Amino acid sequence: MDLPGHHPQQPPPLVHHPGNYPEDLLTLEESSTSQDLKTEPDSRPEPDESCPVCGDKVSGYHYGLLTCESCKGFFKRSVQNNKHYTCAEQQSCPMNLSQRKRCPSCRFQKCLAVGMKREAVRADRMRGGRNKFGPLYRRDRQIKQQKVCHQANTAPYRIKMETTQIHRPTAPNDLHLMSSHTSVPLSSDAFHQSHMYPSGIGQLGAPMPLDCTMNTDRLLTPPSLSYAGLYHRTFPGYLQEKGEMPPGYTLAPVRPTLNNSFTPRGTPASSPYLTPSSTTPLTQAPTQILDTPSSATPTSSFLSQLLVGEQDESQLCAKVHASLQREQANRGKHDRLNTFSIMCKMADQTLFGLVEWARNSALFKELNVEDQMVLLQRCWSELLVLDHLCRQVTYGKEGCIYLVTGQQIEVSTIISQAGVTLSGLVSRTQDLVSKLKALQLDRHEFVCLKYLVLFNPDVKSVQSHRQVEQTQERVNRALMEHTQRSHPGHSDKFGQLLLRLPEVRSISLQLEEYLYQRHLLGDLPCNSLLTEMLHTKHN
DNA sequence: AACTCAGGGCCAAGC
DNA sequence: GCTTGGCCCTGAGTT
Repeated sequence: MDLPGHHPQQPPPLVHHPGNYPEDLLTLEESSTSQDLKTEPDSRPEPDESCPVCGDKVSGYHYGLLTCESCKGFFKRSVQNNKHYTCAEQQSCPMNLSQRKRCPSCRFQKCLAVGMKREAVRADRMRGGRNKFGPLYRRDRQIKQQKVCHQANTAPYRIKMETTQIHRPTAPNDLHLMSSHTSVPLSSDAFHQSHMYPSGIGQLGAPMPLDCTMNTDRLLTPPSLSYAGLYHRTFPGYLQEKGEMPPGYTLAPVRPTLNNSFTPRGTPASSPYLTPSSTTPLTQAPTQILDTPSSATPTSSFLSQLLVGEQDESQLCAKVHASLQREQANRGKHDRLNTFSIMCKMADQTLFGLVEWARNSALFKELNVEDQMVLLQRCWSELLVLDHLCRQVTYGKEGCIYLVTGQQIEVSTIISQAGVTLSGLVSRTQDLVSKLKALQLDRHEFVCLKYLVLFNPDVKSVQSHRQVEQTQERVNRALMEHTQRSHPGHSDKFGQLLLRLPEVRSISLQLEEYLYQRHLLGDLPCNSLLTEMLHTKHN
C-alpha cells in the first residue's frame, strides 16, 4: 500500500550500529558494502514483511508492533468501542488475509496474542504525536536489524565461533521430538494423535532442527525498554489501581480458572494429562510422585491450601499446543518454527501459567501488587526450572526430557547437537533431576519449594518484607514437618531438599543469561513474557 | 525548522 | 445499519 506521507515499504538501508556489535561482526559489515553510518537503526518494514495477525502487508508500527493497516483499524475500533466479540466456533478460527473478516472474536484475540496493546489506543482520542512505546519500537527495530546482520554473516561466523558445533545439523541429523505414542505414557490415545500435534510441530516425519547454536562472545548493548507490557499482561488491573486506565479497559485476556479440571476430548483416563485436579495424586507417572496420606494436622491443612492453586498439567499442555498451533498457522509452509523457537514458546506459556499460579495464590494475593511484581521478577526463572524439574521427576524417562507438550526428547541428542552453554545447562539440570528422583519428591514438597523460591525475603525492594519472611518461614516449617511425617526413615530429607535450591538458583541464572544472549541475537520471539522478564532483570 | 511516523478520523465499499 | 480498510490529517519527538 502506498500511503502519501508514508514510506513503509522503502527498503531499509544497511546500517551499522557503533558500539552494538562485536568487532568481528563489525569488520564483516564494514568490509561488505559502503554503508551509511547511523546511530539509530532504520528498519522500516520490508516490502514482504507480513502482519502477524493476518499475514497482510504491514504498514508500520501500530499499537505495539508491525501490523497491516487493516488490523490497525480493526484493533483501534475494537478497543475504542469496547467491543466484546463472541466466536461461533472453537475460538481457533484460521486468521489470514481472506478469512480475517469471518471471526472478529478470534481476530481480536489474535491481535492481543501477538502483542497489540490496548493501552496504545488513546482514551482521549488525541491525534498525532508519539506514544510511550517509542523505546519498544526502537528495541524491536534493533532486534530485527541484529537478526538481519546475524543471518547475513551467519555461516562464517558460526564456524569461527562455535568450536563445538561446526557442523550444523542438516536434515537427516535434525533433532526429532519423539512422538509420545512411542515413548511416553500417553501412548496410543486419540487425543495425542489427532490433537496433540499441530501441523509441523513434533510430528513424526516433520523434522525440527535444533537451532541452538549460541555465541557467548556476542555481547550487545541492551536495548531500551518498556515495561508496560509486563504490567499489563501479568497484572491486569494494575493500571486501573494506579488510575492510569479508565474503567472498562481489560488489560489481560480472561483466562479460565486454573483449578478447572480440564479433560481434552478423547483423552483416556490413563493419560498423565488427565492429572485431574490439583489435589489428586499423580499415580500414572513412571516415577510416581508420592502423595502421602495425611492426618488432618494444621500443617497438612496448610499444605493442602498450597496445593489448591497448582496448575493443571493437561490444561497447560492444551494451552501450549493451542499457542503453537496458532503460531504455526500464521506461518507459511516454508516458514516453520525451529526447535528453539518452539521451546521458547513452550517456556513462555509455562511462565504465563506460573505467573497465573502465583497470582491466584491466596498467600501471594495478600501482598500489594508492587511486591508481587518484584518477587516474580526476581524468581520467575527459578520457578521455570522448578516446574521443569517437577515434570521430569513426575513423567520423565531415563535419558529423556519430557516437554510440557507431552513429547520426549533424548538428552544425548540435545547434548550432541547443542552448543556448549545449552549442553551444560541440560547436563546440570539432568543431574538435579536424578538427585530429586532419588529423594522421591512428592507434590507437597515441590509446591513448598516453589513457595520458598517465590517468597524470598532477600529481595530488598519488597515493602512487606516481614510478611514475606513470615510466609517463607511458615512454608519452611510445613515442609519440614511434612518430610518428617511422610519419610520418617529419611531423617535428612528436609535438609537434602533445601540443599538443592542453590543449584536451582544457579541453573536459573545460567538459563537467564543464555536466553538473554539468544534474545540479543534476535532468536527469541518478540513480545513474549519471557523477553519482558529478561529485560526487567537486565535493567 | 523540517522531517518522521504512529495515532486518530473520514468515508466509500461491501455485507 | 454496521463493519472494513484505504487514505489522509495531526502533532510530539527527532534530526
